[in-house]
Amino acid sequence: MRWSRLLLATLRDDPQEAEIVSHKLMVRAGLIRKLSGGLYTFMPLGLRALHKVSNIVREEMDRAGAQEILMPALQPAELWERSGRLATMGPGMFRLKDRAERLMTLGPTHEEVVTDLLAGEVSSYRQLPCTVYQIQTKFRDEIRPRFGLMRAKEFIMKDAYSFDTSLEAADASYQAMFDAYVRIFQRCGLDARPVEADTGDIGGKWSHEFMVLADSGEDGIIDCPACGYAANQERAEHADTPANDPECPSPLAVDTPDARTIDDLTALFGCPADRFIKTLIYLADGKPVAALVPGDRDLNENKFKRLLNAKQLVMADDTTIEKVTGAPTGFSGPVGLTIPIYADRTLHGATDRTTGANKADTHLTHVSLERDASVTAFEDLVIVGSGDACPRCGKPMQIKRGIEVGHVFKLGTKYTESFDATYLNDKGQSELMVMGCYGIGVTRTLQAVVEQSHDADGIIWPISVAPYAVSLLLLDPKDPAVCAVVDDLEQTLAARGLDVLVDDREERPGVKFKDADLIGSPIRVVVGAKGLAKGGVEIKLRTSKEVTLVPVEQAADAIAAQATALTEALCP
RNA sequence: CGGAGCGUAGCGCAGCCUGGUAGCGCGUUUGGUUCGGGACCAAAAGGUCGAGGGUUCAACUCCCUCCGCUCCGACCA
Repeated sequence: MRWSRLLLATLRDDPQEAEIVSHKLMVRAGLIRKLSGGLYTFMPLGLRALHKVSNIVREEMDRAGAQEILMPALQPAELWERSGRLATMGPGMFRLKDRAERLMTLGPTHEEVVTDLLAGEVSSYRQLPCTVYQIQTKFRDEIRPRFGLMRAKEFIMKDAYSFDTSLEAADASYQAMFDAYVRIFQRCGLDARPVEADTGDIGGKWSHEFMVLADSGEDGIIDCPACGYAANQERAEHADTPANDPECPSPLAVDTPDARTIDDLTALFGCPADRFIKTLIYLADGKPVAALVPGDRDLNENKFKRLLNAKQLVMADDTTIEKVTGAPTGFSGPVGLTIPIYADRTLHGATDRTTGANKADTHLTHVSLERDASVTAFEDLVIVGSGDACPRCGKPMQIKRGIEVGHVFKLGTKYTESFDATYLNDKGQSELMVMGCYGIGVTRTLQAVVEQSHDADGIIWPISVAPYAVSLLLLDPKDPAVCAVVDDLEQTLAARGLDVLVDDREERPGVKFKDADLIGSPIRVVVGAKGLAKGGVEIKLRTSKEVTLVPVEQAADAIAAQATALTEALCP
């Protein structure tokens, strides 16, 4: 391809719309253009890179035995009523009505459609296992789209769904997808790592997210350097590390007018936040329960909900709190409470703490939790942070940021029950299929590559996803001898299957060098009168400062050899 | 949805407080000088100043309403 014919304009300035480096670079390098918030057009260069990612995904899905299908993005809302997700995912879905006033949705994901499909197609155990996938545009009415392709209203996702005859067989399908994901991200040149994850609204029992470490990531990842345990902060656990507090005298009521928050109390008592116990009153499916966490910690509502096995968990309103504790909000405490009380593990053995007294404007000091209150259970309740003990090995863990590029779930029979997706086993009995689902944010993955691979000058594409493997700079477009070398090289390289972008513009060399760095082709080849006079063309890798001068007749071989080496370095 | 900010040429911005009919840089076009890391000189094209309404002799500027965008928060595969 000749740059002079490409619809490609690079920008010198960072776009005002962009916040993170990958977004800035993708706009500056002419890969994407914004239509409106969370909606982007892929320009020729960006689309080429996107196709490369899609093809890697497709190859690895096929290799793992999954079959490609394509389901409609437009779906009847009725399907979502059957699974109950019209309510739970409700506001996040785009809805519209057809002319018959039938409620439709633009699919944010396809569990419903695919389960309904397979329920009809599969009738015998002989047809199982079966994994299908698609690469398709998804729609989510994001509350706040941001970071370009990272969180968009419309995005491309690869979603796969496995159907099996048993939990064990489903585990094998899950593992096959997990392994395919490892390969996919490796081939994209991404440093992505699997972490244990929460299942969210999709439901199900177990899941892993594939995270690309990046400071701009929207998710917190808890990581244990000692043993390798890694989990999304939403789910991360911590070890039982009982407090080692000394004995203390009996509880003492203290006047604390208007001191409702931990900040108020630390100011009033002049001691650190962890000496207080926060008592949070929740309604779990309508029934009041209390959660106790150290004053400097936050409750992880996901974990609490899972522990209680509750469908719905909300913070109690002021009226309920007053009814349950006998005191206004801000003065709740465990002592004397009759509702179930769950305390975080770190409060095991906690003594001499300060808590609300369940009486207006009053707190209790010298509270020894197990002596003075009846705690139902000590469990893992807090949002885990840096320094907490690893649940596997007990060593301190770290917190990092990550971009979620893939997510694999074991769903069990959650959806097959809703859609009555059964098959006949070898004894002629009807059984529910066991499902798994597996997503990769294709557009997000592309941006994650840029986020992880760039420098001050621009993008550094791994060759596997580069729009063009080679940027061929024609420095003297008016010099017939130079042009002849470029024409020849372009053809030879194309014949060897390499994507070449020839910068044939009437620009000064400096402009071409800058743009070549910006758009980030892994191999840069410079052909100019000066270079030819010195004996050849110059080959340079985007990742290196080193320039190699190669005689014209050996150039194609040398370039192809570099391309092969770069490709092989990415192959698992 | 709550808080904050912004909307002026393709892109990045100034002008607005203190009303007088729009400017800078980049990019684009033409000519010239240049030519190995975003050149210089000269000329030129390009703007319903987000939209609607109001105040005024006069509105980019002041007031009201709406729309869009960005950031923080809540929310989220």
